[in-house]
Amino acid sequence: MRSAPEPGSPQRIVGPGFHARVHALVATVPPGFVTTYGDVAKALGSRNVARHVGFAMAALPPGSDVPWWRVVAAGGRLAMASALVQREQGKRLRAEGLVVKNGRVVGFAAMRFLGLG
DNA sequence: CGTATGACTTTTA
DNA sequence: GTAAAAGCCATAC
Repeated sequence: MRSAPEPGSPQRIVGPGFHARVHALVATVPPGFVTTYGDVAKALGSRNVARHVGFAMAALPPGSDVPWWRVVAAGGRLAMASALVQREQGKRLRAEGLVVKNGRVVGFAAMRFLGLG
């Protein structure tokens, strides 16, 4: 549990940084579900910050509690990360019961996590 | 404080 | 179906 934010805060900001909010939102994605950078960015206020969502993911340390693999690009496609990361992500997604084919999540729309906004 | 960068999205051709 | 360009904004140096 995070400390209760002040009622005057516009949103539940867990940290002073932008990354903290991204990590918090990604951490709210339940297993078996995925979300997109744009959705997270939109939930943060603007869709244009989608790049920063990925930036925040890249800044995630190994062993982080943030399920970065549940975050995919628009259309359920894997992000432009290193091919190694893409493969790792697809592997992890499959472990969650999802189906990744040709760098895309099959039935992505049906398992896309709604609740960020 | 200014410059450079980047795991994106969307539109247009 | 693919290709290219513009938009946008936080973090790092």
